[in-house]
Amino acid sequence: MSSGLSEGGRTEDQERSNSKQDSPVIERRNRCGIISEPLSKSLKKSRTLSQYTAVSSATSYGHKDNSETKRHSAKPQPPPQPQPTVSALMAAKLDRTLEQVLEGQNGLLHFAQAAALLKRAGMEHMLLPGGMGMGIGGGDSGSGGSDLEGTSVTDAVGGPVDFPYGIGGGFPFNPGLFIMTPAGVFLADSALHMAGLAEYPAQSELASAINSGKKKRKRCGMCQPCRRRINCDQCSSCRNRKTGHQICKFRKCDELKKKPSAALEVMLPTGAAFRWFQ
DNA sequence: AAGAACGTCGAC
DNA sequence: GTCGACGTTCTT
Repeated sequence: MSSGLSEGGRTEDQERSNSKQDSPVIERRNRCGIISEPLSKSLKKSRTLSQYTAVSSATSYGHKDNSETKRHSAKPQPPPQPQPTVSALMAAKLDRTLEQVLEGQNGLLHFAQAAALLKRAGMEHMLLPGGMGMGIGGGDSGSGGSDLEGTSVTDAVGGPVDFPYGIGGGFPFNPGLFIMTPAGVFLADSALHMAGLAEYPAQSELASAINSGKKKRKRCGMCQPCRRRINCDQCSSCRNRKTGHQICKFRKCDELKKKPSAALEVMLPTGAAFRWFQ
């Protein structure tokens, strides 16, 4: 829940302020403003990485993970009856609609259609007010804003440059819900879960298309790890930075942790490559 | 399977 | 050219 997130954020903040008080450790920043600082307490006591991401998805996306339910209940709860919620019903409709779309588009979900479908699924929370605003991060900032480490959403996402959707040319959706690949723009599986499309069969077919692109994927910039701006300096990635060439484990993008197969392609109408980060 | 090391790409 | 970071391969 949000309490978990705020707790994590508060712990970090407290940790930082404590460290400033207790020791004259000069905070090290790289040229991107990433702080390389030990997070001893938060690392020892804080959530595990999986917990971290679970809380992240639950709060940032309004999506409640099953694992969280498990954590909260010592006894095995009765199997989670899938409530026929409005969103579930919408997802069912959406599935049919999407199928029709995909049939006509050779398996590729046109971005504009994906946008329309997501809207129709009642997923306004995926929209960013003003086209490119503080939608997700703003709602989050009250409880988990401290985790932002001073990063604004626009900061993380970049400008609404060459994308034709949204007010003022801004991109109206949370960029973290999409994956950019050389093969096109893909709908991240987090978005698919939200839309009830996670098991959509076209994914497997699209996997090859994604994998055919050898270009590096980029961090989504929206997930909790992406928004973190502090290197823990304690994980193996931090310790072995010189040889490992890996980002801090706590800053590793959730989407990049997943295999690049769980996504549904959304082609831009122009066919041009759209980049979140300019 | 997980972690470490290396090669390489991309931004600056 | 340097540095951060992703992808792949190797090691444990």
